Amino acid sequence: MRIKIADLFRTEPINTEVTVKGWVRAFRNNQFIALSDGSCPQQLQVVVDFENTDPAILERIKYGAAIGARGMLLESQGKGQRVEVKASEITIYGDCNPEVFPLQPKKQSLEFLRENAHLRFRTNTFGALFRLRHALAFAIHKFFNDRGFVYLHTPVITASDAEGAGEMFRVTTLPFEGTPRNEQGEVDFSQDFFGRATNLTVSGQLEAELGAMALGEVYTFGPTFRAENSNTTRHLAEFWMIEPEVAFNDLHDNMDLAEEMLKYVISYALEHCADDLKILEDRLLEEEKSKPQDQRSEMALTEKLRFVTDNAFERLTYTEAINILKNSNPNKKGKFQYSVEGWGTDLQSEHERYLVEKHFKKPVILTNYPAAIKAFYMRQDEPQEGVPGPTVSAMDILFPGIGEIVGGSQREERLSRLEQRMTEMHIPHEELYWYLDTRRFGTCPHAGFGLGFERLVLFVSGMTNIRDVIAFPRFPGNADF
RNA sequence: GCCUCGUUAGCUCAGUCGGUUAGAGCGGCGGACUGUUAAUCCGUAGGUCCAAGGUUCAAGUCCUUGACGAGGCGCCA
Repeated sequence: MRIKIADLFRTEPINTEVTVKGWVRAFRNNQFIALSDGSCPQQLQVVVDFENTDPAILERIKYGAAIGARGMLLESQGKGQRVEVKASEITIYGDCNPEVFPLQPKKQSLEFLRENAHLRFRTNTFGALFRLRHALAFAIHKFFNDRGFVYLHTPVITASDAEGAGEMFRVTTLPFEGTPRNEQGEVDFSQDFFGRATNLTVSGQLEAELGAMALGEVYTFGPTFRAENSNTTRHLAEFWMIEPEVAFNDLHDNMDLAEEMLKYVISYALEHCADDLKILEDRLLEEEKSKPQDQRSEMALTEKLRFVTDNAFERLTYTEAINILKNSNPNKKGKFQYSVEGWGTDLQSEHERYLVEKHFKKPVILTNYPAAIKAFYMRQDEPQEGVPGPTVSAMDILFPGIGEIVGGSQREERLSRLEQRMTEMHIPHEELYWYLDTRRFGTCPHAGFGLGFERLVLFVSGMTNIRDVIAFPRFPGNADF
């Protein structure tokens, strides 16, 4: 019966016989195996009596090989570890030929590991990262479960293409050769699997709203697909999104919920993943050594995370943000690539970064954006003095280094206002009859948001490319593994 | 999609003004050592210089086109 290395370190008393199984991370001095089984970032030192071990076995203890070891757990004679296993028996499960195994017992670049994503789990960095990713996912479920939310599974395949959240991937079983056509020469989707054109979901929000209108508090946590030709360190074609939706919440409740959730899951990671975070913090420190002084982060990773959990997010309206940006030094000196034109246009990412990283130096929640640059379902605000045009009860949470991590709003619950907005934005009413029904039958104020899970992992892990925080990233031109 | 930079040994990279024999560290392999911690020491092998075309007496080096990668921008979570 094998014991996991994490449990062994935690519970197993000295001078007991144990069996451990894992992968060789180093074999030093023909004598010391550093063994990892993925249960924790620490490796177990297995000591081999090389003078009394079959040379044919010794020969096969190579970096990457899968082995088992049985022996006494003893206090370590060496310095680097508290305990070690003195092996009386070594079993080789899987050989690993170092001449062809792509990984090497040395620092490897993230780019190289990305091209070998099937093997990168075996590195310290990605081991830590995927344990952290798991803990964050678990913490999200725990947060919502503890507050009485219902986890709602919204469909991955959807017929609605009216959400306007981005380009969609078509789902079809129609043949490419001899595709059925109607009299107008268009593809005849009535002959397709679902009898109509379908796509992969870009958001579960509209369906989540239906659930919230009866269950009160729901959230989704599932894969989301965007066929945008986005080539950045913050975008994926397939990513995981969390979308809570709460009946009777207004914009402020919504902000409170989002801020509380972010702080909760980050605290959870700090508490439960200290060792893994240490590995990621050290990695980041090492990476930043090669950068010029002024591009290095001011805080170490865990310090930065604590700063986020310990301080209130800055909340301000879009209109206030525009005023700050207009009067900012970089804008006056023409340092922005896009100067701040005035009220009504969307903020460029350099503007968001200035607010978050230079001006406030903490997470920022921007609210009440111009209606013209936001989605149709956001609640229309009453006109306000000093605000030049119509706004909606939207909120975006901006994080340093990541940009937008949350986008949400109070929803437009008034049928006539919603219909009027849909007409203005040329969104067909018939197709979304089921959505409009929520406003016809027992409508109520409600609010929700979308959290990009990989962006959260990116922030908490200190990684810099979103393709490194999901096991098998999908992006334009790449669907490997 | 646009902009910038890059592609040289298994990995990370150097390669001067275009000049004859393309280098280093790590990794691999062989050996030594045997309480190591990225072990150490000695030795050794390893190259379609991304591809195609062009300029030139001569191209890793210059030019053109393409592929791929990284970063930035746009779209957004």
